[in-house]
Amino acid sequence: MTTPEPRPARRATTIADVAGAAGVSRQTVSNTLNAPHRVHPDTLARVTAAIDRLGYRPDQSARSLRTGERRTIGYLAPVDDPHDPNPLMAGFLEALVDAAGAEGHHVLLLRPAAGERHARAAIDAVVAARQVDGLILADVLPDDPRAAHAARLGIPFAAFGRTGPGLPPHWVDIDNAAATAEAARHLAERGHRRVAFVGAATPLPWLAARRDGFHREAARLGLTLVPAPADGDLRTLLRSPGRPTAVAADNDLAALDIYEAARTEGLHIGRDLAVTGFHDTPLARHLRPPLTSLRLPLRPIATALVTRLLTQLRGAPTPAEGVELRADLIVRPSSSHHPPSP
Amino acid sequence: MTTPEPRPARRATTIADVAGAAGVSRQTVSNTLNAPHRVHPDTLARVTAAIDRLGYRPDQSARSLRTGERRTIGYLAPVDDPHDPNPLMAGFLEALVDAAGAEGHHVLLLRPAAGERHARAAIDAVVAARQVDGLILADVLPDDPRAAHAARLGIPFAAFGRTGPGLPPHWVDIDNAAATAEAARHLAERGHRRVAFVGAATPLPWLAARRDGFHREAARLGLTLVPAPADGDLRTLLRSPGRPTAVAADNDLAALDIYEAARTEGLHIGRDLAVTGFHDTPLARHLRPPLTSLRLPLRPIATALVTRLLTQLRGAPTPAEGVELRADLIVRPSSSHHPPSP
DNA sequence: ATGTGTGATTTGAACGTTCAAATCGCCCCA
DNA sequence: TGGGGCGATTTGAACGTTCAAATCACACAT
Repeated sequence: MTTPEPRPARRATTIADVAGAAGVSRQTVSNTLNAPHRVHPDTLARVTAAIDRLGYRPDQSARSLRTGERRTIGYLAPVDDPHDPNPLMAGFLEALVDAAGAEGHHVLLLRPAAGERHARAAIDAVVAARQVDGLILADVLPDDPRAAHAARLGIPFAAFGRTGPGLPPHWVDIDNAAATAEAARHLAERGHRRVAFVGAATPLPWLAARRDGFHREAARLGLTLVPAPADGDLRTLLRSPGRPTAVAADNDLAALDIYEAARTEGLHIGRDLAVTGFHDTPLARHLRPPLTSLRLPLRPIATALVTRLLTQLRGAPTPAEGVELRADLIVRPSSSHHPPSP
Repeated sequence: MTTPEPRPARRATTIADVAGAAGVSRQTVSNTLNAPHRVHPDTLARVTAAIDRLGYRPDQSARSLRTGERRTIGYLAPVDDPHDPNPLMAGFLEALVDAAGAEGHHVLLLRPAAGERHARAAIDAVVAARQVDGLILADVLPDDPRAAHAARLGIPFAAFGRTGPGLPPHWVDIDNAAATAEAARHLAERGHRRVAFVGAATPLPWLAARRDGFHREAARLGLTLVPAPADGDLRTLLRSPGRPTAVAADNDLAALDIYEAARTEGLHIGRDLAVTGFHDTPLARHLRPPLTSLRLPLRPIATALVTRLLTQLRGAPTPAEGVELRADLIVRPSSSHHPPSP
């Protein structure tokens, strides 16, 4: 059984239709849209009226073919570990689409072929088919193969995550070290003297920066840094005689792990133990007590990335350095009490 | 200060370049790609070699202009409540891009203009500019204005979430009621006799279906349904004399709320109280004990949506009904023990 | 009256591809 | 020997737009 389609999608209106309706030539319609200062005010009004009446929009394919501009930027998603997806991906994408849209650009989603980490094929395909003006890369490493490939091809890109010395500095990132340093300061202000930092034991630079930032600031403040157990068992950390009164985590799920371990040990979060997270996911608000966490400024990041990319597209000189933004510490009850007196 | 661009992006190779290199005409190159059966095997080999050597890919803009095919589908994101984002958005998008890619299509992200729920302008713009062949809509309501608008314009679409009687049945969804019914059966099998269902008090059809499915199956199995307090206070639910020994939630974060309330009441999840969630987010694995949850088959959903859309694009007859898929119950320790004896 | 400058508008061409029709080469049969 | 038929290939046109150059209308100065 079949359903009839509402309409057979009649031929769309073209610039010629508008020109006919307004009694002018194609080019005048084109100018009305692209260079209004060149057309007489009266004509402008007449053509604009015709455009509105007919609902005309330039065919993007035709326009692209002629001008070379695609008005589309590709977003190359990182290859997520399905067990540990980037919790901010969705929010970042929304911000990115809005930021690009504000500049008249669309976002095309790209994915590396299955099992391929460097995504070379995906980049080649979309560049060769001339479907995007440039690329936005996320979760970029200093020597990221995607950035390297884009640079090699000479296609503009902007990276969320800083690029290393061998690559163009077209990056935007938050200052991860400063973020966790702020968490350390916050805990010190609340009176904590013995603190710990827990998180994934990976060499991912942004995670390493979070750890370093916390460690450095804690040392600067004269806090005692309790090392996290190598085996990742949080209960032994919380059980030790000189246990920390505050623990910072490199993401919200890791903070949840701390909550769980603390409960097992009979410690009351907020009263016996302060905790901070990272990312400020919805989880942070649902935990009891609600979790202090570091919120990433996703919209400013997206805007900065788009700006950086468009600068290249317009051939303007690009800054010699990347852009670094601050994360915001959202203080909630998990860390707002003072530590138990020893 | 400026950084030099690696390469000035030299002119890309066109079909004429390949034709020249292979000593044939444009059209033969085109046929090699689009209708290989029409070209002589020897020629085919020669042209293919030239294509590979020069790294030729047809310019998608030129091709679209000529054929009308964009090979791109638009994804119209739902307007998320920033406080309660769809936890599966990122995973679904990945699956969608892969499914579309397998059919030679790209995914273009669209967003309604700020403050606009029906997204009419966004659809109009992208359709008028002929940038997409069709639309994928997510979180679709029975009378969804986006689907209605797409149908009115006659542009193909496929909806994640079922459409109502007034709209074409181009939808794919999971059987929400069957999913929670399975959870109810699972709990009954474990020996639970008094159960409850908690979740958002919204009229969203998929949430209502989850509640109904659970309630109906519980009734059918002769279980006692403990009503959730109207004020949403889970502690009163767990404190009542005839308290449930098992609680199902309509999403994982709501399940977390149950964990929190249970701990406040001194109940041990898994031993004193069984809990199930929905969505199988990473949270489910991090909770202690790990949370039983319903996992959505995102890749099959994405594939079904793409199939449904491409069917319309090809002008083939479309089924009179939507497609309904099953969610998988992932059993974890939060619900695998038997209830306390009364 | 004639040229000159200028703003507004039009004309022809081109972007790179594929469609439709035309041409070519060759075998086969009357 | 002259078509007819057929597979392989080429040619011309067209998709809808914008660029570059040409034309037009008109005011102004000489």
